[in-house]
Amino acid sequence: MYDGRNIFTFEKMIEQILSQYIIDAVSELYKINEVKLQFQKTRKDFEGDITLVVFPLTVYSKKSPEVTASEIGDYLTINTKEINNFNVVKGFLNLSVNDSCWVSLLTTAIKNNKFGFSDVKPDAEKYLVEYCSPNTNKPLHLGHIRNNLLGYSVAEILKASGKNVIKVQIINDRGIHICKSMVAWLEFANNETPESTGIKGDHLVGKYYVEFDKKYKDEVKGLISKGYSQNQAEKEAPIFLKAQEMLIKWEDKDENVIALWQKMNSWVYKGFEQTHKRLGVDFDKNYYESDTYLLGKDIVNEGLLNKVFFKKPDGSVWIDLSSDGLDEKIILRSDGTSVYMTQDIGTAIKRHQDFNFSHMTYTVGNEQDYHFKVLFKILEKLGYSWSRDCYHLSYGMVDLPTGKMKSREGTVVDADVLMEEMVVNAKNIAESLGKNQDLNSDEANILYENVGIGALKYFMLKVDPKKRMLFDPKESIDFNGNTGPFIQYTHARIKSILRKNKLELKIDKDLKLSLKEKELIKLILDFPKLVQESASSFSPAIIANYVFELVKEFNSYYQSTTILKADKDEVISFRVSLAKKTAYIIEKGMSLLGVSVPERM
RNA sequence: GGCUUUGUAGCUUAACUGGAUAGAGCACCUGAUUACGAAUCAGGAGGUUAGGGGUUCGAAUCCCUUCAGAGUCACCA
Repeated sequence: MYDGRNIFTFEKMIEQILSQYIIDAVSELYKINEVKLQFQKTRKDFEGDITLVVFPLTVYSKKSPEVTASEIGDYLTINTKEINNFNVVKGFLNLSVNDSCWVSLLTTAIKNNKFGFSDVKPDAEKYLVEYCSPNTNKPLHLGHIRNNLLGYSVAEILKASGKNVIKVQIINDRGIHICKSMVAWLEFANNETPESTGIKGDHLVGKYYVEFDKKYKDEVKGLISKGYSQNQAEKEAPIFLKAQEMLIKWEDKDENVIALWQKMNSWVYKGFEQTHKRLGVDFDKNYYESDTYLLGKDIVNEGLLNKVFFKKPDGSVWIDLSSDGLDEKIILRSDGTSVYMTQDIGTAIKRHQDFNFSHMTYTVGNEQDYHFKVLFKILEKLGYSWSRDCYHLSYGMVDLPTGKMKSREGTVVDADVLMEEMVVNAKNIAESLGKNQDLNSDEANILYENVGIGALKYFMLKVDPKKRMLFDPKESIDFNGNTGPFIQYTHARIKSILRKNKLELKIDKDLKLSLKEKELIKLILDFPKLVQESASSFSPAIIANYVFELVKEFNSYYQSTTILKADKDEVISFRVSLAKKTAYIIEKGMSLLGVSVPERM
């Protein structure tokens, strides 16, 4: 019946058993055969475990909700062994499931060392998850952190739900942005390298992107004072023209340009690699825009012949989507160089050729909602029916207390700097609490890394991805309450108990449960359902909030109940088992968020 | 301005997709450590779910409308 490997959840299983009984009851009482039953968890302030909403049944019973509920409740307590009690509040029938039923469910969960996780079968659906996808002209910032953490976590959750997952990113390694850094580096850098300066490669390249912008603004200002219009000045500033020329040379494969491009990109990749490593994210395959944009161009030419696209007199290529409620969108510039959309078309097609995926997720900020609507529509018009399997995981921007991050105002929060601050903070807090005296310095450093980065990850993932979020540095360094370290701490405490336990663990079937024990068991049994739920809604926040709730419940239990010093061995053994499974869920749940939980802290 | 999207306690947020008295954390106030780790726990105060209207047994959730914020409408990415 109940099999923990299965995604069968406790609720479903109780519901299934009950459904049958209730259908019997209803057909006997009210002479109906087909009913849709609506269950929900009983709210904490009422007695009971599972609740049947009876309002919809009153249509058949032709009696008040209260009477209908009581009649069904009576029937169930008499005819089932699982239900031993019930109460009725308005139209809600609250049913109590007996202790031995809970104990046996917990036992099957404990026996299953992959509880909550579905096996990935060889023929499982193939899910591509794209995330990160940086430009190579500057280092990663706070926005990328949200992106990376989300993408990684969603990928892990999908795996746990039984999908075959492939993590990919598209590296935007070509285009006008990188040309800007290159031009500025040639003009101002005096051959600076990461080695000669000791600056991390991505930061060095970013520095020249900023230099470009400075110079550009100066030039624009100068031209305007000479009588140019704003628009004219922006288009004719000498350094801007140089960047444009360089892009054309790049597309013409000019040797010097390509060599410089490769050199600077290689600095950036080294830098990214470090950042990714510290953030704990990885990829199964990288795509490079420089490889896919040509395919995009080919497809565009093909689409021109098939009249999906059209050419304007100046040579630029467009698609008219006004009949689909969208606008005209440019696909190729008049000078023939490609835009973002061009390569996105190419990349999507390449990926489908490579993997023949059944689903592809793009983890990209909601500022690009329109872009993806257009992209999917274009793919559809080009005849790729798998366009409907593409999904834009659109997440909200990260704001600072001061408002939006703006590079112009220097309010961009750098990823490397932020991670370092979090780790230092973890260290300071631990030291001021006088913790970890017995760890050597290597162990301590690993711990601070886990706590600091874990705090950051949890902070960003506990919010619904769709929502815009506020990153308050002050609040992020708070390690109490709904935070990563709070959860890690609970895990460490349980581990401490497990180290001290001497008994062999086994569970007595006839134990009497306390209210808190029953609550804990119920939460534990929820885990598989929540993994599925967060997978189907692409939301790590569901897991994060669930683990927090579990941890709160455990802490409350821990405070009120002696575990190792209970008077009977079988009680100790049960309580330790319960704590152990709680630790398991904490560890697995947090691993889905990319957060590791320490043995001690 | 058109389209998209968001609005829940002072702040950060949850609500099983239409269900019960809207649930937490932070901050604030009061208590708990000779028990397995106090980075903890127990309790208090804090809400017209932006405003108004509608749909129905029942609305934070669905529809209409007003207000406020954000995004987007580029030969940018």
